[in-house]
Amino acid sequence: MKTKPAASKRNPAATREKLVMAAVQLILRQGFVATSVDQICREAGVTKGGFFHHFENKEAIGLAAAQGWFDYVTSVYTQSMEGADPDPLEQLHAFFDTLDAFTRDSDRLCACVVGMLSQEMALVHPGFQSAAAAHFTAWTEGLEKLLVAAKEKHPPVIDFDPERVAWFVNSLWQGSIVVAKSTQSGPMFRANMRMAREWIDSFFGIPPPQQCALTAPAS
Amino acid sequence: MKTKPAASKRNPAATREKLVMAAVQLILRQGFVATSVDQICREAGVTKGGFFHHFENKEAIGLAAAQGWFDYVTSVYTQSMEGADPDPLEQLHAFFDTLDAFTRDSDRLCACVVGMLSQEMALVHPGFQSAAAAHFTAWTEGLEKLLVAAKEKHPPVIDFDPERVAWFVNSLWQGSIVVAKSTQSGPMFRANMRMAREWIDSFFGIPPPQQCALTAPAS
DNA sequence: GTTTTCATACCAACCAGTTGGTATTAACAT
DNA sequence: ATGTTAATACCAACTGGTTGGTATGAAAAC
Repeated sequence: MKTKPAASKRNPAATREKLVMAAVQLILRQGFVATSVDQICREAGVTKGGFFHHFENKEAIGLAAAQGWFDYVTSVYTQSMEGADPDPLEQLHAFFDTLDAFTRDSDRLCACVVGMLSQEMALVHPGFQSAAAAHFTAWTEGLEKLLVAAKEKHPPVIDFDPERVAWFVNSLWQGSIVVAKSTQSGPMFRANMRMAREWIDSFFGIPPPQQCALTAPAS
Repeated sequence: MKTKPAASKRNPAATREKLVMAAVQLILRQGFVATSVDQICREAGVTKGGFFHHFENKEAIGLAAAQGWFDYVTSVYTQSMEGADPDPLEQLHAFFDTLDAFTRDSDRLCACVVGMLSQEMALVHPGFQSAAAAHFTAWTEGLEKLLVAAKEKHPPVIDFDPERVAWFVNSLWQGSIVVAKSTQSGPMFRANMRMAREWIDSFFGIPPPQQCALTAPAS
């Protein structure tokens, strides 16, 4: 029991997290550049002095928001997979199912903090560029490991490079976000993911279901 | 000879275009929100008064930049295809080849004005949302027509919905931009496009080349 | 009593947009 | 050709408000 002063007047860790969570929400909605420090403070119920006590500058909370979002998304995926079948191919399917469910939840925006920061900042600011690259790489490595394990357990009928396919899937994911944002088409997002899933299945000789994503009506 | 005062002191059409081109370049590099009107004016060699004579507000030049970029990209693709083989499947290949060549040209950034505006503005500003959606839709319809024509000429061995595949390809394109921006990986971008190309080829029973994108070393 | 955590008040730089004006041009009359 | 007029194209200077960031101080925690 070393933690929790709980209901004390000050709680620096909680204040910091409130700021990060506010930043994440604002960045998801309107992007990083359009989000002002004042706005983050207002949303979090913290004054500017408090903000700059916890974060050296605006860049710092941007990076913290990216990290927070990465941790959140990663935990959602790992949770959805660790409960499921130990078969790596089934875990891969669980991953796609989670992505699918994500877009059906209207509370959660079809957006990604890491993608946003990559798009807005990568070409202008090396710190954001390498941070976004690191997050993308970590996500890709997670997918890659699943694909490697799936290859070991299920001999593929078509050979493929797991790393390359993992980058493909993550690129498709990010791009579907970008396109769905303006077309406001959740069904298109989900169809994209289902096509990718059935594409990967085909490597293992798994035939598409009768309701194939390539031809079936939208859902 | 109705046109061209040429070297006169005033040239409203040229001034407007200078502003749009400056906006496009700045948006590609640093995004729309981070680009100030002053910056656009400086880059174009036009004063603020001149700017607001041609554009009602900042939104107006954002939309004009999106339109200008759309026209530019579309013309690059149509040019690359109208010179090529009339076979729609070959034209589709020419499309992928153009995309590939695009990323090898270091002068041209790996970025898209429409994707940028969709990412930054779609959730906050209806005008940008519908403009980006219109451009994405137009690009997708172009691809869809090629796929429909290819299906008519070459009976596919796997049936597919051309519209859905077109959205898939364009989403992958946008996402590859987002990811490549931070990972700075042109080869990954090109591998993604080659995998999509061979995926589509497989619908028509065309086997992957010996240097298959799924396994071959990067280029 | 020192350090941490936060609040208040403030700053220079920059933001989109406006002002009031001038120079250029096209249309037309002479 | 030339003078007149009206509209267009452009400019320098400015406005109110916002930006990221700071200086100072006070209350809480150790």
